[in-house]
Amino acid sequence: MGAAPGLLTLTAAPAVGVARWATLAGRWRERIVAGDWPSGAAIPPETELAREAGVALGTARQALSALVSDGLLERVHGRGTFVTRGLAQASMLRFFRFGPADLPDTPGATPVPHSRILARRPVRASTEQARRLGLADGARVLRVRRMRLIDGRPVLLETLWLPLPLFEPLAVLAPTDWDDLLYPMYSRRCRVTIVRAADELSFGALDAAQARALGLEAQAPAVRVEREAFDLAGRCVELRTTLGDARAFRYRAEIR
Amino acid sequence: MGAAPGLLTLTAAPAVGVARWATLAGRWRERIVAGDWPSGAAIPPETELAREAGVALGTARQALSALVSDGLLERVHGRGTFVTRGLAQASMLRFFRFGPADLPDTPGATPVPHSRILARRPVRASTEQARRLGLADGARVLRVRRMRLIDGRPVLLETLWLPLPLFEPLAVLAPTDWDDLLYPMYSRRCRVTIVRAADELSFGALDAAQARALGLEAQAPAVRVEREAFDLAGRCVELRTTLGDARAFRYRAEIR
DNA sequence: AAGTGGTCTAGACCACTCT
DNA sequence: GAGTGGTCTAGACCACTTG
Repeated sequence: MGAAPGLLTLTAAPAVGVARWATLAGRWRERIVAGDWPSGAAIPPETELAREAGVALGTARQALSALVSDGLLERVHGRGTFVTRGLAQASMLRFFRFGPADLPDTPGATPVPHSRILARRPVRASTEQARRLGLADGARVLRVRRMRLIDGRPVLLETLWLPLPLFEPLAVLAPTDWDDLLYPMYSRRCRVTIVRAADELSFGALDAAQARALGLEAQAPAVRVEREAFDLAGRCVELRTTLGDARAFRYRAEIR
Repeated sequence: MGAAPGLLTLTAAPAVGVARWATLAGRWRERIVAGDWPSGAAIPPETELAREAGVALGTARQALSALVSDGLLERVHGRGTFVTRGLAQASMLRFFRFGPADLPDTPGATPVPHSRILARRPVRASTEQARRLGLADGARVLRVRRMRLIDGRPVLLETLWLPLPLFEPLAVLAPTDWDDLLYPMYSRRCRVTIVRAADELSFGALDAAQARALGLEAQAPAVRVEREAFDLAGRCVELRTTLGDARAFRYRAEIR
């Protein structure tokens, strides 16, 4: 049923009820996920893609647009279409304003805080963590604790959980060799591209040790950020919990 | 220079350096803002718009798409294209989870909290407020204080400032006649459509009176939400400050 | 000048909604 | 079945970037 309508089914998709551009987008998404089109590189020009796929230019463009709005591709007028290098500035400083009472949002002006790795070792994922990472119960993950500092002053405490076959290179990396920005480091050392993240914010209080580490009084009010970060394939590949002084918390949310 | 290239300049736009679809989008935006195409109503079909404007169908569709992503229009396959009725669910409950330890996000399931107007009277806008509302210094605004309750329990305290010629109908409305949802009420009583809002979140502590009103201990930790809301024309027409128990605070932010 | 993405045309046909 | 938006075609030309 739904047999080949013509001579060749090599080019366009036979899928029923699915727009041709959606089928194309899916096919090209696979090539990106597989690394066939590597991160940061240009993909073939629109005209060539359209010709290869046997569709009109407009149809190919619609497929590309879908991948752009999914954050997998970036178009640059006159230069080409590129596979995303992933998030660079998903900084937790989106949620906090440290330093001398900042002026209104000036991203880019804010310096990247220094990172100090406190501990990192393989552990068993909890049931909940395994579920969120899409792993088997009790799977091995790398647990990382780090502190983030601005001008030498501790401002954030973080704990991360990273699936372990995937992030093996980091399990053996000396704490002093870790970069301040993790996502570009994931990309370089583990071939993991972070495309999307979801942050869940809540309020709590610091315990004695946490407060001491951040130079605050015990029971100081704190904001907790629980992050899930996703790769090109849409898999959750990082869990992270960040703690910071609630009095430095400031965040702008747009509706619509 | 750059004079009319043909016989008639009645239809397409002569603007240089601006895409034709952008010009059309601007023209149609004006009709929406002016109320020429009223809120909630269907606009003429694409084919008619394209014919009127003297452009190809694809060009008209691109202009409409721009207005859709700006939140001014909504398309419904098979039915038509409609001017937005504005935000209905910009509820502050996006930021708080009250009641019996809610399950993961189930919007729509959360009930609309009841609204009790505590006070409303015309005042002079502060310099800062006037600036943000785009008004002259010391302009008249309606200041409204209200409490929001869930199952009769006070959970949020709000203060609003509304520009006064515009919101005059509310200045004389009996406190008991106010609706629980403000934005549909703005639309009905003042012909103001709220399309977009920006919320600035920060952390603080409740003073004695505020804590008493919310049934919390003095100095209880609080989250403060400072909102600016915008109408179809992109003008800021509402300032609002909301206070709630920080321990009920929970918010999910997506990156990219 | 060559190569890329962006805009635009003038059609055709399909999918959905309502009466 | 009539009317709407959604998809698709096969071209053309424009705007931007780079050698």
